[in-house]
Amino acid sequence: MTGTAIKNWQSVQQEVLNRINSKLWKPGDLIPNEAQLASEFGCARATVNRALQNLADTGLLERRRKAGTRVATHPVRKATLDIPIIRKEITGKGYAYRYALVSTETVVPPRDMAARMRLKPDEKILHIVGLHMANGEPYVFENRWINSNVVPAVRDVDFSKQSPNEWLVENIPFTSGDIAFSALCAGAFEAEMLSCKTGEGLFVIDRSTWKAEGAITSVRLVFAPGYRIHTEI
Amino acid sequence: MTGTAIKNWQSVQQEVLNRINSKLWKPGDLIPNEAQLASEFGCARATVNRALQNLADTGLLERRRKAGTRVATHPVRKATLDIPIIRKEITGKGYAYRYALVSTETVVPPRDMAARMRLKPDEKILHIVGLHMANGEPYVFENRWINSNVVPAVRDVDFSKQSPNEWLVENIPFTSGDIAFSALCAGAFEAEMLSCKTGEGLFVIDRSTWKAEGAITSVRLVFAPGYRIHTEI
DNA sequence: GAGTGGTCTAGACCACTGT
DNA sequence: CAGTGGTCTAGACCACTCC
Repeated sequence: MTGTAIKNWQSVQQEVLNRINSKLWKPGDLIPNEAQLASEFGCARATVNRALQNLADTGLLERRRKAGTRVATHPVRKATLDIPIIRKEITGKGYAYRYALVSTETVVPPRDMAARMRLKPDEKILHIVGLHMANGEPYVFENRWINSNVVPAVRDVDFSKQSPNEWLVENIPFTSGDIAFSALCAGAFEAEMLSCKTGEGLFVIDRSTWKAEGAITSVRLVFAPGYRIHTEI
Repeated sequence: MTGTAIKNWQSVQQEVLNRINSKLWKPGDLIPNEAQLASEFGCARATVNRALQNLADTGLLERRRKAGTRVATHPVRKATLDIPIIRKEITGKGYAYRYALVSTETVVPPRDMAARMRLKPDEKILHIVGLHMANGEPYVFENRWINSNVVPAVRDVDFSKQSPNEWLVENIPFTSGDIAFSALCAGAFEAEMLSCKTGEGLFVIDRSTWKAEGAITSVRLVFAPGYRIHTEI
């Protein structure tokens, strides 16, 4: 009755999904162990492992050694967002990209930012404000702090030619970090920068990235009204 | 000089990361193939494969058969968001959870919603409006449409006792869908529902889920001011 | 202690794709 | 066509954790 043979990890995954959807395996149920499923499906245990691990990654199964594999009772769905560099995002939509540097200075940041980046007292770092534009319209406003003591090379960069977003991505390869998404209501400042009305709802991304030596950069991106970030699950 | 032995896929991944960070392998570079790395590291090719595949999943490497593996020039960073059910999110923060049903009715939805859910003309579906509260304060406002023709069981549920969010998660197990994040400025309606001022920036999640037979549900969640969604990368 | 998932190995074949 | 990643296999050992 199964119709298609079960030979690869994708079909194992599909069969497991079917059993969950048909409520043969209900939320909270313990499912057979890998060895049993492997012999049932006629494949190697590693193949079953690959499939179940993938489902556990998406939050649909919960696995623990010795305890076995259960169907998640309250699935925490995991959505994966793509965060491209801004120029790519804009040109990818078919718009002309332009970056406008608003200001750049080396100063002592506000106390909350200094704390978040764990700076020494009165430590001066680079502050860069700029605007990314799509077809000449403001697209996102970038307010960035870069720890020029951790990344000295940044002092020699001409940010009127290349956005800090892009320079960092290309020159400070891999870093851990965190991202937060939130919303903001346009005040006079945001309205002027983004050429919109005050009182518009604006989408905001705050991001910080880190190296062993300390915080590299912390940035707030404020998007023009109507911006959406979208993904499939 | 490597200090630690390279025996498992995590250490292979770490070594690859080190080589990228130290610019031994620069963005755009072709790196040695799996067989070469395996013999260099003294492990099996499958182990190298696991490590490189993981890095490709996070967007740091680009892999193509025959073409080989390259360090991504413009890494599209992938952030994974956890989307818990709302009750869990609230109780997980240590707040008391309460759900208040505002209204429920079976009606013909507005045209844009009917189109998004691909309904037949004049098809009536279930519309449920409710409010999730944390410690008695409005937390998120839920405006949901459920295709009661695809999910007939929903007609017998008492949504004053259980939120549709939770009922769907537990009873309509796995579905594909899409999710979008955006921002909204509180108007009079949102301000009243969420007990906030008009003109506050509100975080919005729109989600639709699908089954083979058609759209199951489409929901807009409007969060109280100050809501952030956070993840590490 | 024992059962389960997590991982490694060595070898094999397949699928895709650049040349 | 040939080189590369993608995957499967059978077997093995290990790590964790429930009882």
